[in-house]
Amino acid sequence: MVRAPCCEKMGLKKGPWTTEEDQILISYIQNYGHGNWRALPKHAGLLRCGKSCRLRWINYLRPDIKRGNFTREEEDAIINLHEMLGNRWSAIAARLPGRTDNEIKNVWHTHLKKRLLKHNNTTSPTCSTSNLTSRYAEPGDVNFESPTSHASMSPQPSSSDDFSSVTEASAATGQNMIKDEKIELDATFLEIDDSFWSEALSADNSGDNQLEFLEGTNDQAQLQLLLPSNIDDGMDFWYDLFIKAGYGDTPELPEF
DNA sequence: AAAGCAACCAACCGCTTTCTG
DNA sequence: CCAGAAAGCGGTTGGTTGCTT
Repeated sequence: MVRAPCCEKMGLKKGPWTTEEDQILISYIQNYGHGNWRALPKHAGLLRCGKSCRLRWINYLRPDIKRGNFTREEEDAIINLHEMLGNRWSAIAARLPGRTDNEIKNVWHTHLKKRLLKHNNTTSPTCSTSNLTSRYAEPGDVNFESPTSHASMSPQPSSSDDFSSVTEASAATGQNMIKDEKIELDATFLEIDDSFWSEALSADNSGDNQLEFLEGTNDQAQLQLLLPSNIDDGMDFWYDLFIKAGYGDTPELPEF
């Protein structure tokens, strides 16, 4: 099958959007929604391809977009989430309300990657990335320490270049790397409410995930996950569950 | 003042995934 | 189940801005 490029049609405009185009797009979507992106520009009277309209809306015009610089907390969350999810920018963005995947990707490439490399240069070669993210995690953060950081499944970098290559490789193969691994979430005791356990039990009954107590009670527990082979959905499930449980609230954090 | 450079970010490209008939 | 269309996604590019020399 040969697919025509989306902007192949002559006469379709490319490049930066004007405020007039923005207004047309905003008012059209406010009135009619965006059920069909490809048809939208034609109906709205825009000389753009649907793809361009969609991108403009998602990355810039949506009313729930949070403009302005990223806070330290948001940057920390990105670092932690990237360690866990790799370059899955949309998955990271889904956990940072008001931020887009494009924005997060840009921040990562322009700021955070350098910050990590710089950090790595100033610490010992055996310093793990989990230690690094622990430093950034603070009470109240939306982030939490990645399960993968406890699993000792990736080689530790010995230089900044090595670190870069390791993180890139982890991003590419991250899901495979943690399949069928037993992971201890041992950073802290979780404070857990009833809804957590009902959802966890529900997942367990389905046979997709397994959760074991290591220590603790029903409302404060140290947990161990036995991750399934088909981990893609499972990780998101557990991730959301742990966020709800406030797993990021680590009262005592290492300093360096 | 101007040239060079780096940083930033909006937008594009092309591949993959999902949806639909 | 299959093919084509549409949407989603991540990588990359190129224009703009601001800083340095």
